[in-house]
Amino acid sequence: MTLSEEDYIKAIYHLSQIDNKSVATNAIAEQMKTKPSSVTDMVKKLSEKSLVNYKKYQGVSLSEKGRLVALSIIRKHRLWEVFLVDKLNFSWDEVHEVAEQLEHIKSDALIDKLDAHLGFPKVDPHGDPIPTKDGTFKKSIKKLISELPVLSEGVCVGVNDSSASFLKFLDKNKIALGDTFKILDREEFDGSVSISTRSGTIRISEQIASNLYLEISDTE
Amino acid sequence: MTLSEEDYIKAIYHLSQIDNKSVATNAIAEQMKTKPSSVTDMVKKLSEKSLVNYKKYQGVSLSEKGRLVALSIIRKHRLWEVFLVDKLNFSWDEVHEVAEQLEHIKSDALIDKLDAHLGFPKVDPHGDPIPTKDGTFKKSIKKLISELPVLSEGVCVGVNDSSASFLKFLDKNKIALGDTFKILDREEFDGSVSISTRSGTIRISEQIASNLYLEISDTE
DNA sequence: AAATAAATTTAGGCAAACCTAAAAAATTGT
DNA sequence: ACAATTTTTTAGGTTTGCCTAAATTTATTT
Ligand SMILES: [Mn+2]
Ligand SMILES: [Mn+2]
Ligand SMILES: [Mn+2]
Ligand SMILES: [Mn+2]
Repeated sequence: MTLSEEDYIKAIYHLSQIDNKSVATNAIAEQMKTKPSSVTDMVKKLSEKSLVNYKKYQGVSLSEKGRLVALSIIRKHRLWEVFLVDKLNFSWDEVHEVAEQLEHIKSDALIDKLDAHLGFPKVDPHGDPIPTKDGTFKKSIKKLISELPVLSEGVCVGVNDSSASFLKFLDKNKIALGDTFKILDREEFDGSVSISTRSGTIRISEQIASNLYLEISDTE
Repeated sequence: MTLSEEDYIKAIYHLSQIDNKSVATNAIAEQMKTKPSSVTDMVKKLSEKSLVNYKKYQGVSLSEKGRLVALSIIRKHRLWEVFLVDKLNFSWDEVHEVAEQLEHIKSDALIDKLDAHLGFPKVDPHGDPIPTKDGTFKKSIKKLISELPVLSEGVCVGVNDSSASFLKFLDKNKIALGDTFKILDREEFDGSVSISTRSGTIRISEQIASNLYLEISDTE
């Protein structure tokens, strides 16, 4: 598989996670920063290789084979992110671009040994689960703060938007994965939310709330 | 720079180290496992970019700019080799292929942090020196065993041939970098050499002797 | 149910990196 | 010196991944 094919497979995987429908050509083009006509070319090729199911004008979805390829690339991407943060002291907002390259290195032995070296991590620096070698992985039961009712309590386990600017914002406001939050109150007017943390109570905008995942520890 | 351009630059660098003449098209083709006509294409492109000096039919040599590019790729290659052996427990005969890929990852921060993580190593697992960031590096005064006179003594610091089969041979015969050897005797007939090691005296063929470097500690 | 708009595909091209076959230049042998 | 051989370059193609412009299909309005 070429680097480009791998990135397309990964893009299709991520887009199909959003809702469970087949993925539109334009959506892939936007994600991959190419033109729709280029996407059509590539989708045809992936279809020939049985990595995707494709019917003209009907959008595209990953085949089982394609899904396993996607998970293996995501596994590599996330393991490298752990390496960059844990071993090389990168901050979590700096790792994406480099991991985007490292995920394409071809060597099964490499990724197994890297996994061992890192102590078989279960999640990456952004709280996203790392698929196992055989392509299984547990989606945690996590919810966006914006989708949780008032008085919910839970551990912050992930981000929706992992852009450097958002991650830097979190650092500046002392919000980190692993912190326990309680939703105290939600403002009708603008959807902003008041949450209590170890270090006090803060108010976050709807935009922030819709980009932070909590793993809810039963509120009872 | 593309991956392919980088590999060409590296090949030209290595070939020009052998003797100090300009490098022949056919030699590059052999090294790169392509056809001479492809080499001509690429050399023209590198020449446009002022990375090599090239005149038709006259062979090619690296410009100063090209030399620095070569050294930066070699630096990355060798640092990754150290990482693979020291941190991921690869054996020294397994690392070349993966390092061949890793050397092309683009990120200055990555290579600086990797260097620090490894403790700023001076040589790679095959005893080859690691160029510094600014492209200087010390060629050690090392000589092939086949070129040294009888009774020379020194530390084994490098290999000429780093193919997996040769490295495996060394492991099997308990020859490792850092070992101290003394050349006891050389057979006129076949060039084979008798050397004393910590673990006793062994006889090595001319072919082996011409692939092992010693750093000679003055014999006086 | 048209008409309009949006999404998607097709057609035709381009650059990178390779190829084969043929031509040209350099080297070697006599 | 000049014929034969070797090396190198040129000419013309291929594949991959991208592009623009035009055609086609599907979706949305009116
Ligand atoms: Mn990628
Ligand atoms: Mn991540
Ligand atoms: Mn390489
Ligand atoms: Mn090496």
